[in-house]
Amino acid sequence: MTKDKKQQLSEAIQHNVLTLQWAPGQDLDESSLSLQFGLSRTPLREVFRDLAGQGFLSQKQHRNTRVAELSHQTLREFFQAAPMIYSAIMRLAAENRTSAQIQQLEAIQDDFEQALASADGQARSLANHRFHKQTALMANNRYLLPSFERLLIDHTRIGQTFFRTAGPDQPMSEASDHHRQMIAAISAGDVARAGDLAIEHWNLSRAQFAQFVMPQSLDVNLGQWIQGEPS
Amino acid sequence: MTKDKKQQLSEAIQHNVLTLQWAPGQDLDESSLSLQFGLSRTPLREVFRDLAGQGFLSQKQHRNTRVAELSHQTLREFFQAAPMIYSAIMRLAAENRTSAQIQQLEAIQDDFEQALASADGQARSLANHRFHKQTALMANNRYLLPSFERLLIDHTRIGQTFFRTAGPDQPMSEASDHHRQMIAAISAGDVARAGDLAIEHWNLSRAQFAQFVMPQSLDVNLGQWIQGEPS
DNA sequence: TTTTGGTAATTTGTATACAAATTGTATTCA
DNA sequence: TGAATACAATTTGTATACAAATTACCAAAA
Repeated sequence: MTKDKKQQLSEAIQHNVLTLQWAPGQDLDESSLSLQFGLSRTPLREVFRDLAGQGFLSQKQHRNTRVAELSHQTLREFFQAAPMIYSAIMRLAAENRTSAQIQQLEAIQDDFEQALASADGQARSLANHRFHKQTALMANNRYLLPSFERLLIDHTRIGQTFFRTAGPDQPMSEASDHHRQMIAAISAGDVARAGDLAIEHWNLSRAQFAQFVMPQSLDVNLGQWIQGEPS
Repeated sequence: MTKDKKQQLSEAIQHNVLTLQWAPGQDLDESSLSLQFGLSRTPLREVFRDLAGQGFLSQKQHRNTRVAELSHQTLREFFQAAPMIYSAIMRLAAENRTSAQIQQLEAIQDDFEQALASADGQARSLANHRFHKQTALMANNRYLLPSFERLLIDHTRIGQTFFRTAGPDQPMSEASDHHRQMIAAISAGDVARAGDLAIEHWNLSRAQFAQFVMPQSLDVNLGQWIQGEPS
């Protein structure tokens, strides 16, 4: 069970970042984590570097590793890139999907709907994360993947707030509808439709996301606001 | 001068990868490189990890680090992604550019034209690399950057062959014209024009690139072919 | 009270020794 | 001769000790 400690550590960090249990900008402590996971600092630092490269963490010379920041500026950049990249991923997914992958996606969607029924904001958000990650797998393009994954990290982190507060009614079923339509388009190999759905999704989401984000003034870390402890 | 050894090592590796002095798929030896650069294996492995994350190298568990592969399949994925990403970068560059950045870009373009005049294929290709890297800097979008950088690595590696063999006439001046037009569009803040130029560029380049790549059968490493030593 | 400077404590970065895994080689048996 | 296996050599991965840098703390002076 405790097979690969590095893998475990990496997944634990990813989980904590995505669920905002670790706030954006929060400092990480090498020695305490290495103790906690029964790893020496060397492999731990390798995991840090990997995750920094993927956009979960951020590092500077001679400074401690932190959870990647979320600022007003990053949100601006997010909406410049997200519709295009998500749309491209969906189009390629519709083009390259295999039947096994479609089955996987449907299973993930079942989980997502089950999570929506529950009141657990984290479970909802992570299920949504897995759904989109599966579409990226299906798109099967190594050049698009790194940008998509970075977007998805912040998509999930911002979405946390949304999935936590929203009730099981209006916007929830809307998200589920979108997913179902995406599956249909991908299954049918309808490339154009799949791409349009992603654009449509972000046009609808933009307002909701902005609602949670825009109140903040320029370039203040969102993390501090979300967890309510400014430095 | 010998300030940061890690930085030096990283740049040397990047240079060797981009210029094909290290062939795609080639094995790297930790101990010999650590000796060569006067670094112990620990920081050297950190550099490896960073560069693997950026797409220069590739790593697998318990196997030696290699130069990132270039296969027929990757080329397919390349052309699925490149026009869109380059176009987006150009549009954003036209939107966000500062006058200091434009001056920088013009200086880089001067270097590029000087390199074209010489017969040095590596210099030509690296100057071209720097030009596009500067446009990405001007675009100023952290989500798009990782995909763009991966594309640019392989763009430069494939382009090596092209810039090496081509004479100083037809296709060379064409590339230079493109750059000049891009600078003009960016300077003018003409977002649409800047985006179109990128698309246009790839429509023209596709044939040239394919010429150097397509002869190979499916999924054979290009590196071996380029340097003429199959394993 | 505030600021400045110096020293101690903590934290990050590197070197090296050791463990684990993979690869290469030789010997044996069919 | 060829395949299989055991053993040796090499290489990758981890732990730990040490060096370098940053941060925290406290005292002294303005």
